[in-house]
Amino acid sequence: MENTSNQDFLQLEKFLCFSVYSATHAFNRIYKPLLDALGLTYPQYLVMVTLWQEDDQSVSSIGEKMYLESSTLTPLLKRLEANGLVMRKRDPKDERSVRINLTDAGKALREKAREVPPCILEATGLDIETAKRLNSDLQAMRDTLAAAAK
Amino acid sequence: MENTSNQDFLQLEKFLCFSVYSATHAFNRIYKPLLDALGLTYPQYLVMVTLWQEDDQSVSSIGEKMYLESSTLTPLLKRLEANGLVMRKRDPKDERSVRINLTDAGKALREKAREVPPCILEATGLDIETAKRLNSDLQAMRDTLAAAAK
DNA sequence: TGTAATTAAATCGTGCGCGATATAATGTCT
DNA sequence: AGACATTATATCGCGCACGATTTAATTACA
Repeated sequence: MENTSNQDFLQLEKFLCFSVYSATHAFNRIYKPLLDALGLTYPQYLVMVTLWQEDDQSVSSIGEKMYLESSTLTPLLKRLEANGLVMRKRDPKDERSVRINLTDAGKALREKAREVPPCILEATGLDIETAKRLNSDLQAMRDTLAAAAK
Repeated sequence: MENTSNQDFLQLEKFLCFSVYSATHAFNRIYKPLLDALGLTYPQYLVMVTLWQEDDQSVSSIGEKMYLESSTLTPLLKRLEANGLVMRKRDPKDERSVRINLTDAGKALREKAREVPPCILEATGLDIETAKRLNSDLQAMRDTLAAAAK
């Protein structure tokens, strides 16, 4: 019982941040084999999802939706371009901005990706209602944290 | 309404995995300034928490608790060693194994770290009950995912 | 006992993810 | 118009995180 003074806070399992952190990795491992078949990494897949939802976005628009910096997105988008899934082109209206557009291959990949979400939901073992509740609780917390970070 | 056929699945905000992914980053950003003061990164902090809870662990023991591979932990632990917080020593009973022990500085850091968890809880905007429920829901999901990944 | 299988870390290459900084284009203000 | 600030990407260095492989020690077992 040398750690009596720790019991109040020093337990990894009691850290909400750790549950989120380890759940992220668990998701990653589940996605890996499914996304390997599509030739995508997990963050690349999320970028593709935002583009399937709305094509022809700027780098910063994608960054806002995904909470990522250009220092993360620029190299990632160049890899997607190298793999023939997107095109990067300076906006003629504002040459500072880069527009990201899906190629035909990028659009086509969407059909293959349709099978992914149901597989994932099944792997979580959650019913749809619980998944929705967990999702909105996490979104609320994330937004509160983001606001606290200013 | 060109995307009618997508509405069923192609919305990033509806992806539970994305909420978890973005919440991880939000936590990271909140922790950053607090951990900078301790000279730790976020994963390093989590490793220190496991060591404060139980000293003298093997690399693989830490790996099991954190769901990390030796390829991640070995360099991380070497950085902690370089910063004078832990010692790495081959186990004389089994020379394959490396035992990780806290230095005096590593033990001392625990007192400074005591202020961190309350700051984080406050930043989440959650009351303790909600935080506990969210925590156990996430743990359950993570464990189900981990089992599905075999 | 000696060979094969297993185990524990370490190493390597790739891809995030970020803060700090750089570069170039646009906007502002006088 | 000219100087200055702002904005959008890009670049760089560092630290994860992982899969695949390697090395060394231990165990199994023929």
